Amino acid sequence: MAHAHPPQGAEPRWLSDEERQAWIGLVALMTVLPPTIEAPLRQGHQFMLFEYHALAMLSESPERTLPLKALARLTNGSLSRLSHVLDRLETRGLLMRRPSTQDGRVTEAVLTDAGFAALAEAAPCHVATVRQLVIDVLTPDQVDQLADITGAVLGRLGLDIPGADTGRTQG
Amino acid sequence: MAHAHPPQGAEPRWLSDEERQAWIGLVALMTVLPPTIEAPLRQGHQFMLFEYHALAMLSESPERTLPLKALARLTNGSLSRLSHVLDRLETRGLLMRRPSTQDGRVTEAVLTDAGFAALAEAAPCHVATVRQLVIDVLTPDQVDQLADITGAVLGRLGLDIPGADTGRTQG
DNA sequence: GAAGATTGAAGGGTCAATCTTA
DNA sequence: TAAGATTGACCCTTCAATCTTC
Repeated sequence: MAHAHPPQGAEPRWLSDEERQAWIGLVALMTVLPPTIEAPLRQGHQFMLFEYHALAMLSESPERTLPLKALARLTNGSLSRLSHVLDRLETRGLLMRRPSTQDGRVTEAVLTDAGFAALAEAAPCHVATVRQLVIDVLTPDQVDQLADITGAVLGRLGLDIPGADTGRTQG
Repeated sequence: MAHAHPPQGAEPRWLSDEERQAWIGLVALMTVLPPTIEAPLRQGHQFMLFEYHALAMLSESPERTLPLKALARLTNGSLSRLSHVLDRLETRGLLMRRPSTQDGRVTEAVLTDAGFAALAEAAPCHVATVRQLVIDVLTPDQVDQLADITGAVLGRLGLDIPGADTGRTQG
């Protein structure tokens, strides 16, 4: 194929067979894995993956509390998406919203006892799924490689690499 | 945390630090990468990633034609999703639908010349994005590792590994 | 009855506009 | 004016029901 495209100078660098294989595989993974990982969580615990992660992030935070902005960063979601999701979780009694006492613009999400209990009940199911479908399918070397690879790509995207704790400022 | 969960026998095997790092990274990647890869395709060519892939699969098929069932498998989408998407693409004149002459139940999607041209125009933009955000961020070794890792996980999910051509039957 | 495909309703995410407080 | 957050409309995907052909 001969392509012509203004912003591109000349002929683009197409992917090699190896590169193509990696990219096609990654696309397939990104398409299929999320709904598959989510299925047991939905059926057994009425949680979407994003909801579960939001609750998980809260559970690991001081006072089980986080400003929405911080929670949005940790879950890689938009503030708008988070707000909609918190509506649902709040209705279910799994968390509460309250204005920050320090800054009136800030809303804090607080995990309730019921929310913590629901999360604790769902966690073993979720971890088992992650092991079955991903972690236990890989060698320990591959697990490390995957961490490096995701870290490199996320770094390119300018994201904080989650888990690589280099000392976060509070809030 | 002490968890109790009926279907689980005893204490689940939680993730080690390395495993957790890999999993968190993968989740972040699956959340952030698709919309980021898609953005230039949407803005410059009015294509969603899924639409682009559907057209790409058609363009590489004999007669630029595929039964919807086959196209659904290649794009890792449901038949329902594909049907909705093809409605849009057909409206734009990028492909046609026609009943198979061999089996009246089968509908074939055929890429039009306009569809092929639109795809050819979008391809350099898309490849450049994939390189910038993923491939060129990784070492050649990492590219191979990524192919192996995605292959392993997809295999666990029972999917044909795309690109690993082991001789497909026609259609 | 099974396979391939279509349809329409329901639910979630995105985007732009808006609101409030600093 | 900017930052944090909310809202509602629009679009896409999913799911179940349906249709046609084998």
